[in-house]
Amino acid sequence: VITTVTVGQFATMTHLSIKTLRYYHQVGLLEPRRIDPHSGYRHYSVDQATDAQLIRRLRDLRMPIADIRSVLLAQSTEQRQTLIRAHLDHLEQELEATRLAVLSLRTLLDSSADLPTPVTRGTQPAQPALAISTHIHADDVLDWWTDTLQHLHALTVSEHLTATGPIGGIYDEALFRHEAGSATLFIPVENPIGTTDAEPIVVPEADTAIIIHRGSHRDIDLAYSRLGTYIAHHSLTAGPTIREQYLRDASHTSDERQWQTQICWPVTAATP
Amino acid sequence: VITTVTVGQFATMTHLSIKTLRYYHQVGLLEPRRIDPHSGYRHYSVDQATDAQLIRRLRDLRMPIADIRSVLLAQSTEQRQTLIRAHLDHLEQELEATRLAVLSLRTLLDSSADLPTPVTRGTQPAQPALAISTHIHADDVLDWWTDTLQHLHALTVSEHLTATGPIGGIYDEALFRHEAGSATLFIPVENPIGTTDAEPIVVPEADTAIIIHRGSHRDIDLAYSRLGTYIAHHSLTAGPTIREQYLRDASHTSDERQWQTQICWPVTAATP
DNA sequence: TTGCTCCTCACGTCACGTGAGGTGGC
DNA sequence: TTGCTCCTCACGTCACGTGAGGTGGC
Repeated sequence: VITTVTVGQFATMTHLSIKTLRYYHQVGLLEPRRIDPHSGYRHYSVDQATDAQLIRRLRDLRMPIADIRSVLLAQSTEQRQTLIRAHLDHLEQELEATRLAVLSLRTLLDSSADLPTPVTRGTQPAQPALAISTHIHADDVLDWWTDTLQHLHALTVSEHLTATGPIGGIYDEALFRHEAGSATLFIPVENPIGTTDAEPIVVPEADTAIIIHRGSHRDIDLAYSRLGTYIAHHSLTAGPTIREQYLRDASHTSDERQWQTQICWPVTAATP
Repeated sequence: VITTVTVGQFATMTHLSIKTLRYYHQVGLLEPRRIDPHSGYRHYSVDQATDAQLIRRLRDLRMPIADIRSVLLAQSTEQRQTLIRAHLDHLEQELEATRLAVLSLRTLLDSSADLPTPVTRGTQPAQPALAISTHIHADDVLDWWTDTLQHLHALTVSEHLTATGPIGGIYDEALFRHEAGSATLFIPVENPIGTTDAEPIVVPEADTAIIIHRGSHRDIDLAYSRLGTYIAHHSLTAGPTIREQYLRDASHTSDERQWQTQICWPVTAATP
């Protein structure tokens, strides 16, 4: 015979509320051992307390229900450990993101004293280049950018490329407006030859408004705002893709504050 | 004349999506400077980019919309700084809670090798005591407990009380079942005299099942589970309030692993 | 028998994202 | 005129909490 207890008793034992236990039953995370077919009463086996204890701790660590389900269903201790470790790594990344967000807030609050960066105008000539493109969600763009930039720098060395300028990027406005869109990173070269992951393109000529952003890419909205303000003040019409050029990046220095990014927003004079 | 831009342009400038901007308008966090009465089109002043920048950074730090509204409406820089600092403190506390949750998970995963703590039976005699009571939410109980326990220890000294036993607690089962209920902490003394915040009570006699929990209060569900299991195995009926006695607590050692808490769950033999 | 426990809906929360279906502006 | 931008609903998400209204069990 299995020893079972009522929801109330099980709630007191596990410090999970009755409402929470009902929810875990509903989503199939922790199902009572037996349900009285007449009254609908839930009966939990006392052995289920160990599952409840693990669930409570993983929820305290904000692990999603679906992931906890995987942990409970894990076949081996190693598999279980792997899933848990993956979540702990995820927490570390969250923590690092928070640390950087605090820095970004500080930067903003301190920047009021800074001289505003000037905006200029210029025509970017057409450029042949070797490019890596993707359709991506805005949340993932920073990670993709970091990885791909490094990859392109490595490619320059391994393929003996002679770059005719700094590595650049092309971003669809939809990326900012709708949180998803296409992104491209490219090395300008004389005669691009496609590789497994990079393809030859020609970056078209464009008349642009230009600004240089100094610092982390997390703060790049500051420069975008200034550029947009310039464009609005001069009654220009902004184009649907934006270019960036990485004048100083991770390949030059690990101190993000010294990074320099040139942002070029294509514009056309508005019809009067 | 104010220079305004469309939502799309403003989204690209601030890196906030159009959907997000519409939501911020709806909840009154960031209202467009002008709305075309005919088309309903939103027009943002370029100056509003600074508010958008602050909002984006505070949201990255998970500050609730309502709190961000307060920051934006702050009258002075000092007031604004105070609100922001309060949130950063809150983040620190969250971080500490996460750190402790990781420890608690480790404790659980390592505890499988431990000898299970034995459960005993005993009658607790009636005790006069000086008590502090409150109706509280389960989420706040750990903080309240820490503060009040310290307060009672201080009271013992300042009022020259001769305690007839360790400080104890009485908890309504509703606290665990429904996430809210009454909690009491008490010092057993011969002739309790009420103070501003403490009142005399008599802890009633009770027949109880008893376990000693060693370690942090975060892990006390482990002991509760064992007690509940014992009660179920012996077909006992559990009472609606649970007592705890703090045999070793923060006043003895700051190393939580050395804390000892005796948990007494009132029981009556079930009618056959 | 009383009152306590337990049950099932339905709805609310928070900060948006996802369509559907339709209109304005160049 | 076309197609692109913008609009407003209505609904979904996630992990529960909050009642309302009703029944089972000792």
